[in-house]
Amino acid sequence: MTNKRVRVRFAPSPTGPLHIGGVRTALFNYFFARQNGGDFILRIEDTDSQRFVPGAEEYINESLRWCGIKIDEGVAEGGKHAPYRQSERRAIYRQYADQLVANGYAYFAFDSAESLDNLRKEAESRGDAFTYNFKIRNSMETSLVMSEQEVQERIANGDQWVIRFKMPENEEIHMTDLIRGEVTVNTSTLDDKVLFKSSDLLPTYHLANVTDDYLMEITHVIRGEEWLPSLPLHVMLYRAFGWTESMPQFAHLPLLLKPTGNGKLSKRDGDKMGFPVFPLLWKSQDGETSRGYREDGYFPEAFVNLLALLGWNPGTEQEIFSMGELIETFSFERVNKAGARFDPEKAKWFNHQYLVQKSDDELATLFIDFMNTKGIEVTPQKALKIVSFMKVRVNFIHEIWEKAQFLFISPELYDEASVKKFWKEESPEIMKEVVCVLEKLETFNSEFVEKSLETFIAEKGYGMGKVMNALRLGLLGISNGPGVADVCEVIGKKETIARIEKAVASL
RNA sequence: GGUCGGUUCGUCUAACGGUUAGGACUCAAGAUUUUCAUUCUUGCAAUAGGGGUUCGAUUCCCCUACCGACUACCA
Repeated sequence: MTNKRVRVRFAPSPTGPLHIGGVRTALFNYFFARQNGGDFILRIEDTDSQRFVPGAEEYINESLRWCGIKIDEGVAEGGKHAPYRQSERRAIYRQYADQLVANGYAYFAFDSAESLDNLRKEAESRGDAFTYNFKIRNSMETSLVMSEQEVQERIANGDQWVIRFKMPENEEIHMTDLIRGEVTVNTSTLDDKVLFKSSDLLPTYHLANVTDDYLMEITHVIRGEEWLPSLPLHVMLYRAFGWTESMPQFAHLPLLLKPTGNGKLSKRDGDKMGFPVFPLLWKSQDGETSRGYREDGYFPEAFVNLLALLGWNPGTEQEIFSMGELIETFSFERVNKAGARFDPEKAKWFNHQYLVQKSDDELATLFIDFMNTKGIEVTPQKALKIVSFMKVRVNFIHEIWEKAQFLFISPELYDEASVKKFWKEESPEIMKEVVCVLEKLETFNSEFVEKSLETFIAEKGYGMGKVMNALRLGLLGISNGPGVADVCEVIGKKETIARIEKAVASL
């Protein structure tokens, strides 16, 4: 191993909202960087001028911030290798592309998009795949078969050109992946990839990626498995540039798969199956919105935790990890090779774990904030009481409201099945007695209410269920929910009695 | 089609030649409980198939099947 300072980069393209697979890649990069006291760099790969989406870069930044990822170098943070946006580095790439041509590792190609398209279709109709490689490159319109003068003339004429990598024939490339081990590919199966295009004077991903990783002194490239097929090209580029000594180590992460069915997790799955695939809410320009984990009520710690355990595990039975613990425990050896199906149910469970762990004070504050967005005022004491008995039965703060609306709204209707089951002939009389008992209480909290009701039931010889179930029905209109005494405390003495009387009158 | 990668309960995964194949999510049952929930207990449920190697394969090798990625002047 080298003793170089560890430097990793997360390099998304701003073509839309970052999806959770991307967030996980960023996370793994971050764990590794922090574990080794290294740097985490955010580089924006916007070399595709066609697919640029306004707002996407801000979205990426905001997402990483929400997750608790601190960027050491990036567009906003700056750094010694600025700029960190590839579109602002175009001057750099051209010289490296030219260097490759000068050294015979690449060449100019003037083929038109149409002619390539035709060749592709032709090959297809024969049942073949069209590969731009050693077999055909000499029959194409390239600098390989033209004089230097002709090449310069065509360029000067404004002919469109690209620079292609001259992939050698029949060479075994041996590569090491931190997760997959040794991978070998024969160069004859590869093609002459475009490295630079005259249309926008920008490099393609491969050239930009390799030169920037080199210039930014990246030591570890941690990215999604979809990049594994282009690893040989990247290795060849490092060789062609003479940078093998400083070539980074590679780790290709397994993909995130759909919860059910085939294929990798995609944008559409979220809406279709009712869970977010993006960290934050996203509004596209045509007005479509995609939900986000943040807006759905996930805690960032829970979100980070659940993503970390997709494709990685500590080898112990621990499942709940703080960011600090993840940084400490993460290792490539324990990253899985196979893709991981995303399970929305388990995601909720993670959030529940964090919710239950939080103090009632913290939850009360969050609940008050949430209720304020609904335009409902809740006192701190009331909020504290509510979260204390509701937290074990919900996964999200907003669920407390959804499941406990009756604490704020007096029931208008009484659930029919419950009435049939619990509201007996003698119930009205018993309820009137309960009102008498409760009216005498000076301190109206759940403890006293419970105690006095128990005493009352014992003295009268009524069954616990008989009284309590009818009482709950009267108070809430339904037969399930939190403890009767808790409900009484939250809605208060006056409201409790009013609700009982209303039930007696209307049932 | 080609290249590369992968394959343990429905899902996330543990077991890096010897275990009754373990845990978690989900689901089901029971106990506790004034309901619901919590909690506790229990249960359901897996090594893709076939060949090797070996005293012994989830684990190593090969083949098949299946899954995935890539196969753009996109990343």
